[in-house]
Amino acid sequence: MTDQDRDLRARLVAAGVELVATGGVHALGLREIARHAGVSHGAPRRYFPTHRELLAAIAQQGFGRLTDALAGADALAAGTGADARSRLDALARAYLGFAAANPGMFELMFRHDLLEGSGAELRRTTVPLFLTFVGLVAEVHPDSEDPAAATAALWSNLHGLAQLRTWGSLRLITGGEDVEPLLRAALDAHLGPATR
Amino acid sequence: MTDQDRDLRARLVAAGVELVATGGVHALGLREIARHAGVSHGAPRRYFPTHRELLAAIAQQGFGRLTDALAGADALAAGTGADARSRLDALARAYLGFAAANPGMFELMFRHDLLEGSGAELRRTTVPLFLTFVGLVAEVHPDSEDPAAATAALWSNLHGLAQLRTWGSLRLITGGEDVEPLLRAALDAHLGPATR
DNA sequence: GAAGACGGGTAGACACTGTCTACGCCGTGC
DNA sequence: GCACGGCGTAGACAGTGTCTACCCGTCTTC
Repeated sequence: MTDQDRDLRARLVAAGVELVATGGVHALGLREIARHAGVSHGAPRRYFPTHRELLAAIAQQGFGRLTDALAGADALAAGTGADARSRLDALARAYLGFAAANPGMFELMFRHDLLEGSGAELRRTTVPLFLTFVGLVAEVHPDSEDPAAATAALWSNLHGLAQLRTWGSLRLITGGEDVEPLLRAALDAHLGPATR
Repeated sequence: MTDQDRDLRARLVAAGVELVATGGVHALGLREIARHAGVSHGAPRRYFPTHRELLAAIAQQGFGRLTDALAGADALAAGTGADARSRLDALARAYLGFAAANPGMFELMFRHDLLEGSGAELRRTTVPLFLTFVGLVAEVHPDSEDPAAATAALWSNLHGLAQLRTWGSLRLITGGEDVEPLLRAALDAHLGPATR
């Protein structure tokens, strides 16, 4: 099935995914997406009444891929009989890996000013994954009185690290390019030193 | 000295600061800033060759205010004889407080796509403050082998919390609006439980 | 089988943006 | 007294997102 066969809605989203991967958020103009999909600038309006709704559909694709990547990484770790701490390790690395591999898409996913409804609907799809996160954290901290808060704190740390790297603030502060030491520090802080 | 007296450069920056406070980043169009400063749309070009440079000057104001707020909070805490842990507590709260009180400015400051030179020059001004951060963290963790990494990890956590709140993801995940439990969790994780 | 309705894409207009360029004005220095 | 230079104005230009009129192929219905 070629691009020409699929309905325009899917083609537009696919064009957006491709454009954001190569040119970043800046390349996601409505007319540019339409051009890349081979239609006139008015065509998208049939499927996406506004530019923001088209961008939200593109970001939705990103959220899907992110949850897939995380679920895959966790399944892999769980398959080898890893404990909760190690599975969280794998999840964290998968999260940062996704952000590093798809910087444009990652930015779009969290640019609430570009997404219809601030993207709240989209982020809702990640809730189930977050809950498995909470379960793992509760396993690491059996006596925690609020594992959800602890998990949210850890997640926000991962997110901050992802941003820190994309800004190139790492070189500024630590002198190096690598997030690895920061990631280890964050995981150790939130989950205790790795068992090894 | 009224707005009319000051030179246009300062007036434009002041107009931008005001606009971003009331209307967010979206209100920072070049022509809108010029209108707000009472000049034609071509006037800013004399002082800022490009829109991004004007935005960078506005963001610079924001970085100045942030460092002032942080330095003030730290001086206050240090003045009462607080220990390093408590001073970091105050700094963290001041950071989140600034982000909450100036959401538009905070967003602008870290929107590298809007700032000339990605804003690297601007963030460089926060380095001294970061170093005092490092000193305090080293005081809390005397046996840490890389206090800079630990500090960067903590800072990225604070930044992630600030974003988490502005997106309204808190309600989605923890059910509440308050960052306080997440902040406590983050500080406890990175610095150990509060001494009290 | 002919005709009407309609979904879906085209194309132009509109107001707006940031940038570029030509022009005019006003104060200063020779 | 006058040329000059800094500074702001105003219009043009290409580009944007949105809106609207149109058009054309397909499908339904008599």
